[in-house]
Amino acid sequence: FKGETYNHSDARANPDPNTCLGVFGLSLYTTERDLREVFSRYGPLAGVNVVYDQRTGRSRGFAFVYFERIDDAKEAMERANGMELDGRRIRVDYSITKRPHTPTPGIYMGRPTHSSGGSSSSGGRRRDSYYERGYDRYDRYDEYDYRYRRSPSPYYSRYRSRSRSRSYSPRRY
DNA sequence: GTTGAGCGTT
Repeated sequence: FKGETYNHSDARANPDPNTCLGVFGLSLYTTERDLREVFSRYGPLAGVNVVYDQRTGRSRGFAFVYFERIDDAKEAMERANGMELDGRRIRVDYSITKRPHTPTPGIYMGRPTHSSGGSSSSGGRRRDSYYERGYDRYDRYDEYDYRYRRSPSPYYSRYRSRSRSRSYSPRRY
């Protein structure tokens, strides 16, 4: 028996085993290739993604590593968690999100209405292509995305008042 | 060379 308190309501605390690992606490100078070198020791990788800040273009200090097999991901998670990389203790966990937000198709994805009325049955098959692309696969992760995306980025707040910039500019010649 | 605790864009 363990005295641990398991909070099953917090998906961040208990991510389910997955081939996608989240790596956090990275040095800003750790690159995807560094991660590839480290994590490929535990098995073949399907991909590595360092998350970069869209404005500055620099690393946000975390990344996602994709394994091809769950067993390898499991081993990597256990062994690489807490390891020192580029001077930082990194934290490795199963990712709770899988991919960057999948764009919703923006079209009606319901069942092709079996309305047999028309004599001319125009393409009800078009929908299949979306499933082939796997858009439906990440549906259950959307709730996380929406929660994190709720707050509009505070970085644009400086555009709110244009007049404020006047107080700067000492204007030396 | 900004010090975390953070789950994602092309």
